[in-house]
Amino acid sequence: MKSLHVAANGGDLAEDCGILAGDADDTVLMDGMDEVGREIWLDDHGGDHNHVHVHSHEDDDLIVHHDPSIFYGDLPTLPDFPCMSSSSSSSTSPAPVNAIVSSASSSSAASSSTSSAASWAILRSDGEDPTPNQNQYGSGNCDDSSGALQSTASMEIPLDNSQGFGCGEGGGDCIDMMETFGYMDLLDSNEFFDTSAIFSQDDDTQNPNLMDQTLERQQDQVIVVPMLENNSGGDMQMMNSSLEQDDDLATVFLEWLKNNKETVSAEDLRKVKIKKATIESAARRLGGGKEAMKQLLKLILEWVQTNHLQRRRTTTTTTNNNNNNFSYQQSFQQDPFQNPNPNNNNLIPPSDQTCFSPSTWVPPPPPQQAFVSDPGFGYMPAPNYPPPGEFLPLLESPPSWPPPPQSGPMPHQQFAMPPNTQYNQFGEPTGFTGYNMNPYQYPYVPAGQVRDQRLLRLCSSATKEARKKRMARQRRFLSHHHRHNNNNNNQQNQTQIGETCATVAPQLNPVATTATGGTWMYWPNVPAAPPPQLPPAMETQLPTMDRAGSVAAMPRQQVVPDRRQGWKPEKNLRFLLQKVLKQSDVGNLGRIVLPKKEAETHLPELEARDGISLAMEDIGTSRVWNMRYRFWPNNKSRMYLLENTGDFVKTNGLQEGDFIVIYSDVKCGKYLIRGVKVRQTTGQKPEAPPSSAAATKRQNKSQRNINNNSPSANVVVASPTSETVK
DNA sequence: GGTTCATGCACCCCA
DNA sequence: GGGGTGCATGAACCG
Repeated sequence: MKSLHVAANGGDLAEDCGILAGDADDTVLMDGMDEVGREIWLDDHGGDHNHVHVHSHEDDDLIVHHDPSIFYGDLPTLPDFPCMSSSSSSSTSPAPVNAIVSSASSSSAASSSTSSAASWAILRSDGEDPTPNQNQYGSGNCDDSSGALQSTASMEIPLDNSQGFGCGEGGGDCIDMMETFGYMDLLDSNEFFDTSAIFSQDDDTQNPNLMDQTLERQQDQVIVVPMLENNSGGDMQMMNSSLEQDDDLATVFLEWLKNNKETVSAEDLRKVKIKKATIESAARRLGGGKEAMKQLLKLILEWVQTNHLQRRRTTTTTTNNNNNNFSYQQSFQQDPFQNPNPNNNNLIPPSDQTCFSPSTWVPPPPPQQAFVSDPGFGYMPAPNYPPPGEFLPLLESPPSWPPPPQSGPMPHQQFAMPPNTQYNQFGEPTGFTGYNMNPYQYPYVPAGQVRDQRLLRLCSSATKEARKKRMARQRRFLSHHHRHNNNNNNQQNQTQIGETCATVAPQLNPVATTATGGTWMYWPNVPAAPPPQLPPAMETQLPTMDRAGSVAAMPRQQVVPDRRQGWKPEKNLRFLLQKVLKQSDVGNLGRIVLPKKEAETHLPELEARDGISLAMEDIGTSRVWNMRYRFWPNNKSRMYLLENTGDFVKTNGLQEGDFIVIYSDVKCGKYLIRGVKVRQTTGQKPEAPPSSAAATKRQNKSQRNINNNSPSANVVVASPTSETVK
C-alpha cells in the first residue's frame, strides 16, 4: 500500500486559507513559504523520530524538519512524537493520534500506514481522493481557531525551538516531510529502496563516496524509471518525465536521490523543513490523492535541489562556507520562494489569469529548461535559478487582453507567453541560450489537465499579513540597498520595488530589475557616441542598437519614467528586443528577421522550425496581431523570424530604417509590439526601396553605420501614434 | 575563423 | 505566372 500521510495542523490557517482562496496577490503557494519561504531545511535533530518536522519559523520561515531517522533502518513509530500533543490544540477536530509504525521494512510501514490512514489528514496515494472534510481540513474554513487542520495529529513533530524556529507558530504541528514521503512509498515498496542504506549515518552522508556507493548499491535493487536514467537531461526534465511515467512515489524519491546524490547530501536533506499545514494544503490543492502527493513530492524535491544548489552557489561566494547556518542564511536572502517585489507576487499561470482565453491558449510542450512556476511553492526556480526578481507579477489586474481580432481562429499551436526570467537580479540577462518555455507552464504537470488549474491556484497564497511582512522586508532590504549603493537622484526611480512597476516608454530600454530583484526598471540607452543632437528629452531615450538593430548594452542610469501622452502607465512592460527594419523586413515578404540573440533570450524557445504563434498587441493601436515566431535553419545556426508582419508594417507605415520594439507585459504575459518611425533629419529617409542590390547594400551599410556609431545622432524617433517627438 | 543577418533566389503551390 | 516559403549565400561584424 502506498499512502502518503500528510497531517494538517492548525497553524497558519489563515494563510492556508489564503492558498485555498487562491489569493492572486501572492506568489507563493505554500503559505509558510510565502511569508518567509526562505528555506527548506532538512535538519538533523538527532532524534529518533520518523516524521517530518514542519516548523514555522517565528519570522514565518518555513521549515520542514526532517528527521534523519527516516533514512535509518528502523523507523520508530510516529506516536512517539511529543509534538503530537501540539495538534491537540485542535479542539474542534477530534482526530485521534494515530501511530504509524514504520521501519526499514516497507511492509510494516505499509501496514501501519494503512491502518492509520482513516483518521489522518491523509492524502492517500492509493488513488483514493481524500476529499477534504471541511471541518477537518478547513479547505473552506479560514478560521484560524477552527482547528480544522489540526485533526492530523499523528504527524506532529515537536517544536524545535533550539533551532530557532518553532514547530508551527500557528499550531506547532510539524511533519517531517522527507519522512512522510519516504514513509509512504519508499518504505512501502517492498524494500526495493532502503533509505536507511543511503543515509545511514551522518558520517556516511558526509562521505560522498560512501554515499555514492550506497546509492549505487541500491540502484541494483531499484526499478529505475527509464527516463530517470538520463541525468543529462536535467532535473527539470526528470521531473517532467517522471510526472508522466512514474507511478511510484518511492521511485520518484529514489530517483531524485540518485540524481542528486552528488549534490545533495543527507545533511542537506535534513535541513529541509516544510510546514506541515503547507504540505497538507498543497496536497489538497493539488487535488489530493496519490497523484497530488506525487506531484507535491516532486515539487518539494525539486525545490530542495534548487535551494540546495543555490545555497551551494552562494556558499562558494562566502568565506564562511563552513557554516551551514551561515550558508543558509545566504540562501535565505536569495530564497527562491521569496518574491522581493510585492507587486510581483502573483505567479498565476495563464490558464487562470492570462489574457488569453483558455480556449485559445494551448500550453506548449514541456520546456527543457524552464522557468518553473511552482504550483506548490509559488515560485520555484528552474535549474538556471532565476532570481526572485524574475517573478512574473501576474495579473493583479483582471485580464484585459482581448482575443486577437484577426480573422480566423488562433492556431491551436503553442501560444507563447513572454519569458520573464531572463534577467538576473541585476537586470542582466542570465545568459542561458533560449527558453523552451512558457513561463506559466508547469513542467511537472501534463498540460491541459484539470489538475493544472489547481496547481496554478496554488501559486497564490498567504494573507494580507504575509504581504505586509513581505513589504516590510522589502522595504528593509531596499533601505539597505540604498545605503550600500552610491545612489544618484535616479535611484529613487529605480527602487520603487513593491510599489510600482516602471512604465515603459517606447524608446526606453529596460533593465530588468534592481539588485533587489523586484520591479522591472527601464533604462534608457545612452549612446556611447557623442550626444545626439536631439531634444534633451530624447537623448536618454533613444535606443542603442547594434548592427542587427538589437539593443546594445545600456547604462543603468537615467531612468526616465515615461508618462507621455498615449502611454499606459499601468502597464508593466518589459523590453524584450527591438529591431531596425530592413528593406526585407518591410517588403512584401511579411516577415521580419529578428536578432538572434535577443530572440533566443527573450522569446520562447522554439522546438520546431514552424515556430509558435505570438499574439502581439500593437501598443499604438491596441490591435492584436497574430504573428508567427519561427526560425529557419541557417548553416549551423538559426535565423529567427517574425512572420505575418505585413499588415502590421503597413498599418503603422513602417519603412526601412524604422524599428520595432517588442515588449512583454509582465502582468498578463502578453506580448506587445510597437512600430517606431525614424525620420532622418539630416538626410532623406528612404522613401522607396533601393532599386538595386548595390543600392541596398549601400543603404544597409549606411544604416549599420548609423546604428553602430551614433544610433540616434541623425534621427528623430516618432511613434506611429501620437507620441511623435521631434 | 566563426557568427549574425540581409536578401537573393530556387522551389512549390495555386489560380 | 505570381506569390509564398524557405534555403543558401555572402557581407559585416566580432573575438
